[in-house]
Amino acid sequence: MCSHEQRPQGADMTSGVGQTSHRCHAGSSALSDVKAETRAALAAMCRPRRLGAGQTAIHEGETSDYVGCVLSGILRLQKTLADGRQHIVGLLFEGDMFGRVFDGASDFSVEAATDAEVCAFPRRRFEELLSHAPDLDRALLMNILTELDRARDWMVLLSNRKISSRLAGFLVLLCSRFASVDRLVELRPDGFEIRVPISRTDLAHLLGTRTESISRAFHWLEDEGDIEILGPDRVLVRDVSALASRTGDGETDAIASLKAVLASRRQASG
Amino acid sequence: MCSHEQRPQGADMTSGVGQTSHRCHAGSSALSDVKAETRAALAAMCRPRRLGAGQTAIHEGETSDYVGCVLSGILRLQKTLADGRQHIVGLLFEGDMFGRVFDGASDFSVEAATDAEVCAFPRRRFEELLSHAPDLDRALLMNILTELDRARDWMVLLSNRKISSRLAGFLVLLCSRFASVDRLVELRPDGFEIRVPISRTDLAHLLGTRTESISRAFHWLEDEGDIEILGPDRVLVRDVSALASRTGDGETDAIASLKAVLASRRQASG
DNA sequence: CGATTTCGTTGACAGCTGTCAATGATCCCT
DNA sequence: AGGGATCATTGACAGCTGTCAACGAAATCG
Repeated sequence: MCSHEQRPQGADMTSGVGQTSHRCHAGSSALSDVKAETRAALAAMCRPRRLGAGQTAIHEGETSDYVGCVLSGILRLQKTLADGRQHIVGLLFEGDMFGRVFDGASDFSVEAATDAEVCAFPRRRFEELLSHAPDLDRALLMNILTELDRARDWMVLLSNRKISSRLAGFLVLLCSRFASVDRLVELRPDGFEIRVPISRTDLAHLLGTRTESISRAFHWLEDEGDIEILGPDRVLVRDVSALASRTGDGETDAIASLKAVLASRRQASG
Repeated sequence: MCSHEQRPQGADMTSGVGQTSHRCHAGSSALSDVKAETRAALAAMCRPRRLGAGQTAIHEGETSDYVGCVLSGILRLQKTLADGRQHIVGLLFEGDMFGRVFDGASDFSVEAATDAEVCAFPRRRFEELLSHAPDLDRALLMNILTELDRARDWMVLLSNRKISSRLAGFLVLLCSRFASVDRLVELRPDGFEIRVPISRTDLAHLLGTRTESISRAFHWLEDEGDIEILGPDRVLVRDVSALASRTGDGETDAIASLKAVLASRRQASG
């Protein structure tokens, strides 16, 4: 029920709900820690929705009637300034939640950066469930704390003046998020290949610059030997450590664990 | 108990706790909505602490043993990069909370930007109380949501390339936070005076630049007629709207309500 | 009161980015 | 396959900031 995708004919509601529950909490979802009972309640109130690239899920300044969870694709959290400039303050990947509970309108709009599927929970019913399910309440709190940390890490990244440093940081972040999912990172003898899932324009709005500078930063990193540009959305990462060092934050624990994950995957695949 | 300040002789524990409770929730505190009963429990576990300017409350990467609430002064939330650069991701004012509940270490350190007093709640006992006091849990959730919004608004502010635009945004933000507190904003015939509560160095780290650029930005805004520099930490704001328009976000609701507050205060004082 | 240190300010110059303009590449639709 | 639209890239130039250096002001300490 949580997805508009075709299901085998004859699937009854129960199996439908089970599938929803599974999909809503796949991977590193914010809701993966809640009890089965709570998950069932969530699945029951879940309204599936498919968004085309560019479509708006929540309008800026509007009080949304639902809370959402990303099933597939990428959403962007953004603000349009009075002078027409746009700025993206965050990306939402599979398993991320969005929308606000209890209080009013969000100052940011949520739009699909790619074709996407989301799971929509009616806000009132979600809040009702929150009051009776401490595990969900706890999970939501942890989720928001994580978001807050990510936002602050992102600020530090944006404090880099050179655009190539910001781009390097973004690529490292992409690697960290994608490393554990097979289909998103392809190992190669001379590094590993990732997909840059958003357009140059979105990348520019995300990194606080323009597409021209994004282009220059990509090719500068290629000249330095850190990456190789395989296509507009395909990048071969040759040296993660080098990329990380360009952000000024050097070899962190996150980088170390990323390299460990990739090494173990490389070993597993021969 | 929550403050080291002198109390009238003979005050017993009860009045002490009452005072603590009062001080911890003064102004627009994050905890102002919790029940009296919960407030009493908080007051009972409160450990007062006084911090000198520059002193560290929570070290980067360290799991803190307590959750804190600012009583007076200003704390900065910051990160030191491997290359030595420092970046401030947020300021904590009176009534703001800091420290993490439930999960591990914070990647940011919390330091006193000015002399400050904080209220420290032992983390375990605070978490225990959270589980039994839904009102506190709710208040904390709302508080963190507010912090998340502030962080994202701050990101938008930092997307301004001109330092003078960022500084203008910061001054407007200061006005918004201080407007309702008499001692922090002094009305004058040609505008209103505010105190810039942190040094040029901190301002530079906060706005992602250097002290020289901060200085230039201040004097540029003065040349434009938006402000007048009365002293290193005293600024006369002549035209809030002009300042706001320089951030690219124009005349928002926040600006309108700020002007309304100042107008009513001006009327009240004659 | 004077010396020292810290802080804020100002100037000169190099480096990077924003802007404008033009070109090349790719995708989509017919 | 052709044509149009969108996207990515590259070049030239101006503007702003970072850096280095020097100066002035204010606070601190003896």
